[in-house]
Amino acid sequence: MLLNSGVTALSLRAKLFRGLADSSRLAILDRLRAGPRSVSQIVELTGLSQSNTSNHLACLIDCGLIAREQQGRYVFYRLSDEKIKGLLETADELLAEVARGVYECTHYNAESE
Amino acid sequence: MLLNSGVTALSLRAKLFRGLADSSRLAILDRLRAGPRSVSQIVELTGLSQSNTSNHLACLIDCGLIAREQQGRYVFYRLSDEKIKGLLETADELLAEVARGVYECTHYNAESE
DNA sequence: TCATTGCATCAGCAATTAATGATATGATGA
DNA sequence: TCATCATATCATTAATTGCTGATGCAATGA
Repeated sequence: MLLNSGVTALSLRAKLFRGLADSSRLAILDRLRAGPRSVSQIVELTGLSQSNTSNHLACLIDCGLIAREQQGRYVFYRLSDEKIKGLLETADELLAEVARGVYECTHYNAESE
Repeated sequence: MLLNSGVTALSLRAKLFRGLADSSRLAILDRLRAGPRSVSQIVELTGLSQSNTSNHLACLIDCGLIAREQQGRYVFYRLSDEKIKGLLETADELLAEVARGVYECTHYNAESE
């Protein structure tokens, strides 16, 4: 952890990115790009379990990435801000550019080794 | 973890964001925005320990966010792509917009210093 | 009122991660 | 060659995280 100034701003940014640093949550966000979805819809679309989905949704709420709206006994989630799409798009562009380096980098083995 | 298709692309994105999901690494990246820096410079600028800095640099290399270049007995690191600045800027804009909600959300307690 | 549905939360675990101190490697100059 | 400096890596520990199954709770409709 850091001892210098600016810790708070960095923690905020880290918190934001932590919400994006999981493939399950990215899958959820990806579904929400098309519009609000209920929990059960997200469960069906992603294949995640119900409790796992709820946990990830709570995490995304916590990170400020999504918003919650109850309608009857359904709860609909949506992206909290349009800029999130831009963030994901920028990330994809970045990945496209570093892809060559990624393939050549021996350090970069997605999971194993 | 997910069972559906598109897992690989999501994992890549998650890996990228995981590199950004830590305040120490964000501090390092922030310093590198001004240009290449050696490890010892980064150590001094951030206040992180030497071994901790090296570990985070290895992580950032692994995520494809920075590049390495040895000069004599110094090793200089730099942002691997200009788009990383854009990603950080987009994140800050996003944080500025959700800041109000963040302040009001009791779930959102940033980690202590 | 009761059963059901949709969602949230809890406890527990396995796995991952950040940090530290110690040590190793590798380049440089005396 | 030897000593030193810059960086990388190792072993360990503590903390965090993702997942599961079970349970709780609120909204709905019979």
